[in-house]
Amino acid sequence: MRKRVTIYEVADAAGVSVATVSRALNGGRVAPQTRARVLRVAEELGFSPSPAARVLATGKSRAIGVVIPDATGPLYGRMLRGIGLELAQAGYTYLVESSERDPGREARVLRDLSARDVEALVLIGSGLGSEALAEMRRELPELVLVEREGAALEAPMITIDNVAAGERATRHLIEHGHTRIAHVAGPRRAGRERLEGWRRALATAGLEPGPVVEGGFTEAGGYRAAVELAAMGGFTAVFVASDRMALGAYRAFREAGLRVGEDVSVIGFDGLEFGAYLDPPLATLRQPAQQLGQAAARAALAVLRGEHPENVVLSCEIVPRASVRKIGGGGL
Amino acid sequence: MRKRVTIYEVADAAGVSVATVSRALNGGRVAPQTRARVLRVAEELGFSPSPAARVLATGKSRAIGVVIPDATGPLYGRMLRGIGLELAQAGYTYLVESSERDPGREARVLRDLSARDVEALVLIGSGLGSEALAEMRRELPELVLVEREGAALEAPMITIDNVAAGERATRHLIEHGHTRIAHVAGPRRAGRERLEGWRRALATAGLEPGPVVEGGFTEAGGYRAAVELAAMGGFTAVFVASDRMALGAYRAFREAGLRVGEDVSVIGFDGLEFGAYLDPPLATLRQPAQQLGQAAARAALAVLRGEHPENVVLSCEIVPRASVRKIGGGGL
DNA sequence: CTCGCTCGTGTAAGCGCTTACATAGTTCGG
DNA sequence: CCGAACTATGTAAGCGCTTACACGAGCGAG
Repeated sequence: MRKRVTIYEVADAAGVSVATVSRALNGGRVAPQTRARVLRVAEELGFSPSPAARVLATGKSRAIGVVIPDATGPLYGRMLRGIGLELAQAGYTYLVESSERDPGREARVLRDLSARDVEALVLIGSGLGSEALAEMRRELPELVLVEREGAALEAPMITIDNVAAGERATRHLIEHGHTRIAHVAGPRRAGRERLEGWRRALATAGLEPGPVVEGGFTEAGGYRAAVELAAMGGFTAVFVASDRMALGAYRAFREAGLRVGEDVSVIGFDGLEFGAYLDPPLATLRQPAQQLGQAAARAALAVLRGEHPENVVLSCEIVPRASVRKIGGGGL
Repeated sequence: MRKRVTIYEVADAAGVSVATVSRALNGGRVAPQTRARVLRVAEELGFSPSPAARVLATGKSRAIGVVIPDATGPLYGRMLRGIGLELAQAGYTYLVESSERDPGREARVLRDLSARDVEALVLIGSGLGSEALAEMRRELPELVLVEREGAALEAPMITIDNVAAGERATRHLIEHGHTRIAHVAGPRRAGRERLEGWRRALATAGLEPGPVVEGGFTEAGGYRAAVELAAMGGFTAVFVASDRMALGAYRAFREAGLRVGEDVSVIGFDGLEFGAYLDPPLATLRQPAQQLGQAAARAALAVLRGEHPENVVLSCEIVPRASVRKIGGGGL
């Protein structure tokens, strides 16, 4: 913190009182010429108001806290971008913390953030139990839930339609003639819902559900799951609940002597950039991450205005690619 | 912001003055029993000090600002983790902003962050010109530079030894019998230094430099660069300055009918997780991202203590994988 | 014993803003 | 031409902390 130029110096230089400077700066009632003069002087002096003083005086920090599960995920980066964009328009900023997918740490991070003067908290893909959250609820500021459950928390929820997207992904495989379709599932809400979508698509098409293995949303988990699947056989296509797991599955299938896109069709989920460069390019469902972030920010701002914004459900766009091929018969 | 419990209420409840409460909380001179009582009462009341008031009173925010080039990069996520870890130990926190690799936006972000009461600013991989930065220097708080140039800025610099790492990568290829080695280069300081390392390794081995094409550190850029290289021919191995570009190169080579690890050896840079799952697994140099972050945070704290920390140069670890193969002769 | 310390605590003055309230100057209907 | 109703601005009281300074009590040295 360099030497601060305070509102007093601006007031002196402009020949008015600090109250007038404050009003000129914040859109209060001031004579147009006075405002112009104050603004010019402030500019000349390089005045920039002390956020701390402002927070103290107004009781509002114009900042919200965001908790993400993992600082290294590109999806979260995009959500943050969306949040930042939306918030900036309202003159708000945000503080991020990562829970590292550790519920204990998440609770700490929540407390920490709310002790830091944030007006609202956006929880993204949080893994904290709803009971635990409910319990902390009253010591926390306003909440907005992104991609996490919490119907009982009476906080706006922003989600993507995982069920529909899972169904869409599976239908894509079905449309390509596959009838024996496996699933590499993910954990938590998102994983369960995508699984449900897979189930529904199969049911709708009158197909028997194929094998399901859990992969924890990581490359390593996807690899292990696909190794297992490959050993079991009985499918010609697989819906993998995340692109990262799909990457692991690619390797597992390769090692099992199965050519993705030939012997086995694969569709992932998320729409991460690397998918387009794989061999074969990975079909996937693109998550509207940035829009999710924007919607979350909008909801947070609405809550702060005292409104009760509706829940938002966004849908994913399918990205067809060569990893899914029309089946000619055959299979495993 | 829920109803605040202030220091006054704690003072009342504990039967002491606010000064005593403040001292008890911050390690001032207080009788041990008084301190114990104050702490207990504060705990009972759920007191948590207002950071705004504290900042206003002390003039120090215990927060530093961090500017990253891109919110979606896993490497930056790791650096932030390192920064957070180190800072937490000193009771500091940090605010992040992403410049989106836009110098204009970077300048805005810097101003914005410094207007937000940060005591220091850590610039990671910043693309802002040194002159521009020097010009803003005086309106900014203390600076720490990570992976960016700025020798003239008299700010501690934390970098990885790109030259050595580039040399190591190239030597790895040479050790596998390659003599005609191309390079897909990256932009900015990091790109130039890795290129320099490549050059040196070749010079040391008495080899002619192969073709060099710039790829902008993205998958798409790496793809384009490799398409170009494949058309030119004249090499059996290529050092690609980033894993993401290497991914693009994989596809380009594939499309050109070249098998990576057979017809052409590839070594990347960064050590991103996905590399292990590619076909063939991508040899690379692992960046000590988290350590970089920790070192940066340590440097920032040191500067705030009025010290003049030395520059830190970290080195990368080589990760040998199947994308680099012993050459049997042949080549293109 | 008394003087001068040290210790523990309290008093009060800010830190840089915002804003309710007061005041002086204008404007205008009747 | 007077008072009501504005308008533009100033005065001052906080917001919740920290901290310099003051003060009384207890204590060892002379």
